[in-house]
Amino acid sequence: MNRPAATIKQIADATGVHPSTVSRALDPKKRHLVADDVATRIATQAEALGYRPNRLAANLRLGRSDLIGVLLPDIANPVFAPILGGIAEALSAEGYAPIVADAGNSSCQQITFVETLLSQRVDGLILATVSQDDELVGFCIDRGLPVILVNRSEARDRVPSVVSDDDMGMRLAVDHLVELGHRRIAHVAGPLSTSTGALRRDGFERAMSRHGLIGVVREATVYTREAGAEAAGHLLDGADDITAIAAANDLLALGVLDALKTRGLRCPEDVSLVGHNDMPLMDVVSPPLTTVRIEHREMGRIAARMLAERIKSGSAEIRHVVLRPELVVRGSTDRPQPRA
Amino acid sequence: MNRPAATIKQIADATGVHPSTVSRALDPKKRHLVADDVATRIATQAEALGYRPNRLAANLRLGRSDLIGVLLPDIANPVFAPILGGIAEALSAEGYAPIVADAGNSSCQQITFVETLLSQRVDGLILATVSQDDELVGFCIDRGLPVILVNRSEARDRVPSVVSDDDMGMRLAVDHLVELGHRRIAHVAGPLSTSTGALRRDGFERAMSRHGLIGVVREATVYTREAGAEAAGHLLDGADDITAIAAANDLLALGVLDALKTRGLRCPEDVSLVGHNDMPLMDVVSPPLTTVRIEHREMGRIAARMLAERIKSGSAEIRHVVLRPELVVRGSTDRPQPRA
DNA sequence: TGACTTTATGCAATCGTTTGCAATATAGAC
DNA sequence: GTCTATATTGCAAACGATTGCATAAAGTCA
Repeated sequence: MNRPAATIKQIADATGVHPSTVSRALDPKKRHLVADDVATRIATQAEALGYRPNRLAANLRLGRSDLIGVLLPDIANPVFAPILGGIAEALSAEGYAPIVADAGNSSCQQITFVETLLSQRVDGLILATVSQDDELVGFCIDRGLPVILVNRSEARDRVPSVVSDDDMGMRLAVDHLVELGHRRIAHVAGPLSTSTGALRRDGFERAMSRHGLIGVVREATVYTREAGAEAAGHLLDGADDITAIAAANDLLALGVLDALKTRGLRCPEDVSLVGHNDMPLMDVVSPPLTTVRIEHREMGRIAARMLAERIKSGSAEIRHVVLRPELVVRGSTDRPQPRA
Repeated sequence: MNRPAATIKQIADATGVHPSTVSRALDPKKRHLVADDVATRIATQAEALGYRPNRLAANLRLGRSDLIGVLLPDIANPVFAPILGGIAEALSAEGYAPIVADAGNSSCQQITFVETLLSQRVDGLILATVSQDDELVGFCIDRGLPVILVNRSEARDRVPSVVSDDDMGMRLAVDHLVELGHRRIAHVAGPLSTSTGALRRDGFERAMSRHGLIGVVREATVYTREAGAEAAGHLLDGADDITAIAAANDLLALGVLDALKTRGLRCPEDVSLVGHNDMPLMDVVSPPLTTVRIEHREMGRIAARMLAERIKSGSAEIRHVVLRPELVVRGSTDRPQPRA
């Protein structure tokens, strides 16, 4: 087949009317401007020719693209899959399509990606990449590009965001451990340059002090298993009376598990462990991970809808949506056992 | 700031030349057509105005979009994250941007998505969704849209594809089990409407008969843990002398694990288990899963590059790339133990 | 100096839609 | 039968870039 894609002009010629009439007849909102019989003739002709409007052309005229850029720091990190899923779902419902970019963590590389997206004339941007004080955000604001942050927020209040309540998440984790009887609790923090790293650390300390406890904290410089193992190693080697660890993230928690294993420590018998995110498959690891569940898919959906709304209304209101996390108790936490 | 995006015309006015000269000066390939001093004046002016070419406009003229549609059956399935990562990486290197659509498994819903992509005028399509005989493929061919299949292929030879060698994968799995001493081996097949389901089943049977063995096969109707558990349940309840199971996919294998657990059977002591894909985190489940590793990221990269090549050259050659899988032996397989 | 090539630039059409304005026709009012 | 309101439609200019063709200026050579 491979017909060369029908245009409005061809329909116009075939029906003997002017292109502008065709355009109006095919636009539901302008449909009433053209006579009924003409409109139906146009409609059937369009159908016959297999007409698909060329949005490139329309959008050039209208100054839009119906495209939204989605910047992820690391597509391979399992938490981003559900976020992206939610974004894709909600965007397509709003008539937008997501362009995804796996932009890494470096600000400069991210800006390169955004420049490409800018030349594609994306209508807006969803950032899952930001650090606490991110160059990229300013870059987008300068260019008047509607932006929304998802999963991570920034310290300054410049753009809307959809995140989880990190403080509450850590409180759930700590309260659970304390309730089980733990007192010597450590925290493997995420990179403190990210909001999740910093806010969860703060949340940990706040929750601990609420119980009159002081916890040890060790920062992992990236959200990876290896970094988690290394941080946990320092923690365990530095103080051997730690009975529980709360990690800032499941990937870090898996690293903690590795560190425990190499030291011959059992989880939860010797050390209890709580993760954060409840990313896919956390129920099948050994032991099944107790963790703080975040509705990532919903997070993506909300962010996409807010951005679409923002673009359509042109509003500049800076709204922050904070989702309530939930503790999921599985096998990696137990009461502290007297050591042999 | 929010300057309203500089255009070629503004640069032309500012430098006192014609827009066409600006266009030429800014295009590396046409750069030699304009005098050096003029070109540098234009370049600095463009820089000063923060000019970003409007690809919408250029592409309208050029009849392209630099956009590639990527259709996934299920973004939440962890195998697709690395594939998508590879695609995104390679596409951006080729100057394309991926539009991802989480299109589900229904052919009709997928076609709806493709129609949207078509109206965005995507230059090509990467399909990770196809079934053995897929309507969608014909649909795209009819419209002359360059297409490439990734991960799953179709029975007919209509379009290029990048897949893993499913036959070899199953041979690796079966040979490993036989070598350990297993004789009563069963297979939990994936949906036979997908190439991976059908070819891996065939591969299983071929590998078994090569050893003079006949295996039991049970099909799971979808690639999910639940379906895997159900299929394994039938297998285990039907014949209690099975000592090993090869699953068509890791998700199914996890389901098998569930089924074993509910029946009080241990893995690998009572039943050995081999998965397929080596998706993320398969080394931390309990027991760590022996599985057939597929380089998904590389698969995505190759597919993206092939599609880009195909679009640029306009060639219609139908090439099939088959990647060699690799067996990863972990803790879920062992020699068969005499049952108590 | 005249004929001829080379180099640098401008002109204008084009890609496919959308939309303000103008033009025509038809109906309704008196 | 004239006049105004209303309903349809056409016209043409956008949107921002690209490019074949024409043109003008400069350089080459005898």
